[in-house]
Amino acid sequence: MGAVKTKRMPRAVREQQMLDAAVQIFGQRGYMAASMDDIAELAGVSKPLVYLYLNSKDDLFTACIRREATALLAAVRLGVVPELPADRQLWDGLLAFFTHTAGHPDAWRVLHLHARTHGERFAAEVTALRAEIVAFVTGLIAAAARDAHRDPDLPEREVAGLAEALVGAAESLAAWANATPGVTARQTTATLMNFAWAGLGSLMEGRQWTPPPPDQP
Amino acid sequence: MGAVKTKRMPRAVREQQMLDAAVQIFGQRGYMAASMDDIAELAGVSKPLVYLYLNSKDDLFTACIRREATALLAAVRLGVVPELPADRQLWDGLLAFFTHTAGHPDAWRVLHLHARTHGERFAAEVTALRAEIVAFVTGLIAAAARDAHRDPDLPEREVAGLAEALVGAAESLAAWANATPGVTARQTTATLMNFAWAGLGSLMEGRQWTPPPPDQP
Amino acid sequence: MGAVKTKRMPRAVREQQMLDAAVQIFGQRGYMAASMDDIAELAGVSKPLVYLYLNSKDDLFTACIRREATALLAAVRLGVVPELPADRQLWDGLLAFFTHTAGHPDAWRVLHLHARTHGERFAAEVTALRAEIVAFVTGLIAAAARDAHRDPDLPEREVAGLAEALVGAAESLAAWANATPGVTARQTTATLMNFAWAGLGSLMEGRQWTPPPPDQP
Amino acid sequence: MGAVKTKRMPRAVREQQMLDAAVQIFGQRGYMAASMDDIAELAGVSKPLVYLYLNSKDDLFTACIRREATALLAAVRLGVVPELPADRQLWDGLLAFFTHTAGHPDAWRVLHLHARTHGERFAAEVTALRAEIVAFVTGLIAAAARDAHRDPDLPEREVAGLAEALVGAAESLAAWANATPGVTARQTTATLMNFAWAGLGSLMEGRQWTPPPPDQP
DNA sequence: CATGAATGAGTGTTCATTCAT
DNA sequence: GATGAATGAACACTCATTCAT
Repeated sequence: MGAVKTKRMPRAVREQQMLDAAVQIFGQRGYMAASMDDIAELAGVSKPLVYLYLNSKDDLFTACIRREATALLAAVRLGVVPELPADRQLWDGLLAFFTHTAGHPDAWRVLHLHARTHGERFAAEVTALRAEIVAFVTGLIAAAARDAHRDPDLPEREVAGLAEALVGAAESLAAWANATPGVTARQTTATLMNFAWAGLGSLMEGRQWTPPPPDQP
Repeated sequence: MGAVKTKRMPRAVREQQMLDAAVQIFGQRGYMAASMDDIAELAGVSKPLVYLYLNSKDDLFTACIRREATALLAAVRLGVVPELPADRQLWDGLLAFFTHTAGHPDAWRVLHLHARTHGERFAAEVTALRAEIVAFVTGLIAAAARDAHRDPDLPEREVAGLAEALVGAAESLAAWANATPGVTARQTTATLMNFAWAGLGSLMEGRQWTPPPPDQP
Repeated sequence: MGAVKTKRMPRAVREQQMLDAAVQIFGQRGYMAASMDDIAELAGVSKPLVYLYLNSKDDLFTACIRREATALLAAVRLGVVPELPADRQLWDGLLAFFTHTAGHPDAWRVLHLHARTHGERFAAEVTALRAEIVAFVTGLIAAAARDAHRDPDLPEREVAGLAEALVGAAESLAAWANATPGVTARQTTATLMNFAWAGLGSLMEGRQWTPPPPDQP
Repeated sequence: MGAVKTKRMPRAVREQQMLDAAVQIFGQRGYMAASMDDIAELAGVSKPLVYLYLNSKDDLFTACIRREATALLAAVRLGVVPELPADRQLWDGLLAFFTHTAGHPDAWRVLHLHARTHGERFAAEVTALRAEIVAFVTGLIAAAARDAHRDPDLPEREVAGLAEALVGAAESLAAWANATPGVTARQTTATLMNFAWAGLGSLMEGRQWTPPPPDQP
């Protein structure tokens, strides 16, 4: 399945081939278990060339993360139309998200699983991506609250927690959907939308669940 | 900072020390990046002893997973009283879950992050744990639906998806809470309860979010 | 198949059990591949006891060699009656030899294969055994020559070479017979006796064979 | 004493250097006692290069056996002229054999001692070599019998036993000659030829030897 | 531009050997 | 007398990385 061995390609193209191979191997085996030999072979180039272009395993992994994070973010942004209502924006964003992760499972494994597992340097790259998505969702929740003329001072911390939970659920569902054959991105999106929106909506009509008091020893 | 070097301990005790060290190192570095040398050193024993008692890195990792999965499940079961109403059971279960993961962050990383990343053999161990939790949550959702005299035939597939989303959200929140200083287990539980319960509750009063039709090209 | 675990046996008996186990393991696996753990387990004792009685792997191996060399030599001596004619003595000696090696294949492997393969110290033990056997055979050949009133001054060096060849053939045949099912000691003895005594040349009417001159460059 | 450290040699050359070193170390120490570190050092290369070219200790040993078996067989074949009479062929073959084993004592130890001691996989390689030599000798014995117009139906089994004994004697003598200083290949050949062709019985006027009846208990 | 040749440093694993009880 | 507990030292093998060409 490796790239056809063609000679004399421009550097930019060769680099993309290497990144393609690297994402595939990293995604399937993880950072440590992936070997530069295998990546070079899959990319159809010699190992020294990989080092010439990408410097080190570390840098190669970073480049993978950056490329895939950028691509995922772009896909989500492209799917959303800011003029539409908040709920529609959320739907479109989630659909774009699940569609992209379903189309690039190795990339998603790199971002979701492996990048967070090997040192702060890599985790930080992903954290940035995640922060942007959480911010986007946070904005939508706040907007929705405003639209509903409800509780305009919903505490920030609470909103952050809700956004976090929503994004977390989305991430988990993406992995689950990739591992479960026969689940479409639309289905996954619908499940999460129902779960999230109905929940948030009822929140804004004032019904709320009251925790029991802590145990008194 | 490893265990104080005490000599001549009975096997059972030494084994627990080794597992403690292994969970810590595996949790922080991942399976591949963890070295048996480091684990042995942290446990305060020589490497051959680790092999004598735990056989191999593979078996050691499996033993970690099993011990921590069992402990987590026990903690959740201990926190729940089956006679109480479904919502209270869910609260108690989540609180026990977040309390345990907050108290054993490395163990949680092993189960949530690393065990799923290195071969089916390990993943299967965690899948069993997860399946039990999802089943528990699924039961609660169904029970709640019954209690509300609502929609007693809520489609199974839908319930499974919801449970999956809820558990996914919980897992993600556990990792997030561990990485975010100053968040208590109670707060995390409250956030997720609000998110989940209000959402599910409004579902059961029939309000539902309707997806837009697919794009027509 | 290990010895039954009986407690409190006199030292001499325990030692023999250990040597039995050691000969079996050494014979089947060779010196280096044999592990003290396996020997101790097969002997039904704890490892420290093996060290207490036999000191080291080296010494244990030496003890095996000595015991088996002594036993083999004793068997051959017991089979021979010095008053009988030389050819009958040779027959009886060979028969005793092949009978013993067939009955103790592991011991024979230790002596023939493994002892010569691991350092001069061990090889020397076997060389002593072999020297005794070669001397015995040399004596028989000389005696036979005398009995036949033939060539009484057959050069010593020549006799030594012949004895060496005969013993070498016997050693090889012992290994071959052990590895070939259905061959009895009597058959092996007969083959070698015919070969040695009659010779191939007798097939050709007793003509002696004369070597060609060396190549003249 | 190792090869002079020359850098950047073509692969084929390096491989031969490694095999040279491996034969030497394996021959002197045996398979298990030989360490890849020592072989690499003697070959004047780093250990990873040995693995890159020869894959594993197992494969390295196999490669040694194959190379040396092929070389020994080639030497014997080169020494024999099929048009000459059978006895002359045997002489030439034995001389070539002893000359080669004397010139490559480590190789002979690998083939004769170590290859037969470590697992069927290795033993099989040598068995093939041996089978070819035994077949060659068997053919010569049969041819000699035919030439002499004698006993043309000498039973096959008997011929096989004789050939086995002859080859066994040759193998043992090769080891003995290598361990005994001052013995030339010609002398060894002459001894064995006399032994085999004339036989000890010719000393005694061609009398055939008759085995005594088994003991009656 | 591209690569065959080469390695330092580390991995998991095993084994002969010894105490303390 | 006998053993469970423990280890120093080594081994086969791998990998990220770099020159010389």
